[in-house]
Amino acid sequence: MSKNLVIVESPAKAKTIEKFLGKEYVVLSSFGHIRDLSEHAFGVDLEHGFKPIYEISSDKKKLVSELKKASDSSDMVWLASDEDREGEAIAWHLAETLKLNHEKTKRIVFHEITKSAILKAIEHPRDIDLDLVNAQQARRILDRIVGYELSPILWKKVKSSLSAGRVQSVAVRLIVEREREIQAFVPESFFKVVALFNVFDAQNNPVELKAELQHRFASKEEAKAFLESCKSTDFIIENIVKKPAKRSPSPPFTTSTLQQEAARKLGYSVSQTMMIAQKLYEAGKITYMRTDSVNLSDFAIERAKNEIFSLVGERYWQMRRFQTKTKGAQEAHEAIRPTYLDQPEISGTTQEKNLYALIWKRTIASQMSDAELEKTTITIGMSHSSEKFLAYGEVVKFDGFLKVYMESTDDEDDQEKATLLPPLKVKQQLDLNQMIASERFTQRPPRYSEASLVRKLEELGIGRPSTYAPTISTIQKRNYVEKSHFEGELRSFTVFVLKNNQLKEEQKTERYGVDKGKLVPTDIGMVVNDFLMDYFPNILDYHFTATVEKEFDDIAEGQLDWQEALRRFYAKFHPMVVETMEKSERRSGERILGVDPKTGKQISVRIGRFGPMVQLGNKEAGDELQYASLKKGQLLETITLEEALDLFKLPRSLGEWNGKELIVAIGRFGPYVRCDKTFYSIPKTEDPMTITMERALELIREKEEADKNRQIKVFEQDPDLKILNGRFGPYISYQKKNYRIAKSIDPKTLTYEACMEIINHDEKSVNSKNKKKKSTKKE
DNA sequence: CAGTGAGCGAGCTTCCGCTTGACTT
Repeated sequence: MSKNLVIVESPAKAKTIEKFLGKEYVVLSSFGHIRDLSEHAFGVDLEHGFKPIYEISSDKKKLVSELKKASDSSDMVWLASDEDREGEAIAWHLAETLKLNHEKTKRIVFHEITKSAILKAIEHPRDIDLDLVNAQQARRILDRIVGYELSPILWKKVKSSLSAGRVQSVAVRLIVEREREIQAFVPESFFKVVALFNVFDAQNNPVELKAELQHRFASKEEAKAFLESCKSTDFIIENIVKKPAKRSPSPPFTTSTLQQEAARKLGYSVSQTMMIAQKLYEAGKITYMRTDSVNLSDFAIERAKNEIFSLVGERYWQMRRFQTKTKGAQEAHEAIRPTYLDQPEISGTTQEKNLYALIWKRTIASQMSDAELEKTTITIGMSHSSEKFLAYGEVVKFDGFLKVYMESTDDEDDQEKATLLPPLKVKQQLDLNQMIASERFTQRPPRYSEASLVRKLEELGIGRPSTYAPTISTIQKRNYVEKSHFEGELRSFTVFVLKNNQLKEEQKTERYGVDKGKLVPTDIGMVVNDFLMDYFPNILDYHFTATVEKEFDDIAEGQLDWQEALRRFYAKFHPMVVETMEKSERRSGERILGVDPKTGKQISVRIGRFGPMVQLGNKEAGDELQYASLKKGQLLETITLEEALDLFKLPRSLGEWNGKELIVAIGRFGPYVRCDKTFYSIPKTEDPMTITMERALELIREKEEADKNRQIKVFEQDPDLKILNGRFGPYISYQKKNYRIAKSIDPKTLTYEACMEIINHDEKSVNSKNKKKKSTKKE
């Protein structure tokens, strides 16, 4: 058919390139890897030099036959996958699978998708780099060995269907260890003193000058004594120091930094960011979104310059080339940037617009000049004491890149923003408005968010841009970690206020420890982590990936034989697998908490068949056993005897009502009141332990009222059939199943017969869907 | 939708990195 076939990894890229090349070229995409180790077998022949057993994945069969057809009918095949380890392997797999003969196969690489770069690449073809391919095979096989030998140990020793791997197990470890740091953390209180002075701004309007005492007091008494001593003191400005400072823009986005900034500035989850970026990439609006490079092409740098010149002027422009410092970076692509830098905005959904604007700003800012600041520190002394108050100010002398973009930080601390200071002079006496000493507490370490976990993994060189989002979802799917919901707790703190020479003491309360959506380990996550740490500390070592990456680099350089590298690893690793399988005990996270004072029976907690539970009684002692599930938020590791005993107080009876018993308990969906077979939820804010009969009846009435309002129509013919109002609008409920009503139909007009028709019609299509669902739901 | 906490025990589960689909609520 055509003379030349070019194969790239991504279809969006194929489309663009095809435009640059003439009619002589057909450009197709491999959609990433076309084959892999067989999924259901071990996939590595351990007896024969770790020979990999490759299979074309089932969803790639059709594609491969199409590529085969195209390559057979071409005079020349150009393998143009990415220039990194994985890209080289993709090229090699293509050559092998399509049985390309050497004479009509060329390997090319280009770093930017421009006509000139591609034409230049075609002029400089090379052969497939087998050393680099072998480095990839070693990486792939090592990951398979680790994952497929460790996971079965967990099935046997902890629970079926669990998983372990070089990347996911370290991600879980980070979260488990952080949580334990948090549990061990004891906040210390101290007193921070702030003085507010009455001064005048440049326009002679009265304003406040805020200054903080350098010294912090450890005790209430000291703080109080200090304020007391300030009653009749004079405040004088002793010193004003101005220092120039500058701030430089951050490099353009990589996958990791984009995920972090989109989370901080736009509140997107890691996977959301990637989905939106994918859309932008496919629409040709941005460059490739899975990259670890901060490099911009010459083309982009030039366009950024033009854009900055025309938008804000030459003074704001400064060319910068950034160096990638990330461990193990492969830099097959550019940084993430807009394809066309002269478009600050695009059309699309709000999310797409926002993410694009973020990328545009970050890219442009990275080619802009430093911001020049002037930082001022004012030292305020007192007539009776050598303690000093300090006030900070900051003035932007030249905004530079700040005109366009300011990076956010993860600091949740409400750090005082330095601002513009009023005109002040040395030796000026200050008029104190009030002085406040408030009790503060040291902060526990923060829990990881999705984005901060990605940052940490990247810092450790663990995982790749294409795997950050999937890793986060894997460890949640395995139920090793989950998103937190901590309402926090109230604590009281002391505040002293000195005003008009009067010292007042107040008690205030604040909520602390609120955490929503942060990653926290589950019991199973902790048990699995501890097991792996006990038996495979080297795999869970934070430096394990970095160490093996060094070996992969040596293989890629031709300095090390890939089979030799695997042999060395396996010789150490496999015996540990065998020994652990034979000798280690089953793990359930069991802890014996003590004895129930009422019955004298032992109380213990562990992971049971249906999750974390508490057990009353000892099987060995022949006790009759009683069980209860742990509540959400309770951990095996931290639950106390008292809390465990409380769990046996449910279900409890509230007494009889209308001849039926009212039972309070906690189910899968939280606390409820049950009357006969009907359930009524108890709101989160109320305590099922103390709820009264009166309140329970109120809840029942409310629920019944709400149910009545939900009913749009009921039918005399059949009490099972109802038209109800739900979250997604009106629907038909019939024999505990729900059916959709087309939007064009007014639900009130539906007759009994019309409803049954909808149900029967739906039933047919649902049947075929369910079959599909079952097959995909295996994950 | 909301009990459960296996002395019968099949057959299955699982990794990391490349890439996009085709699904429903």
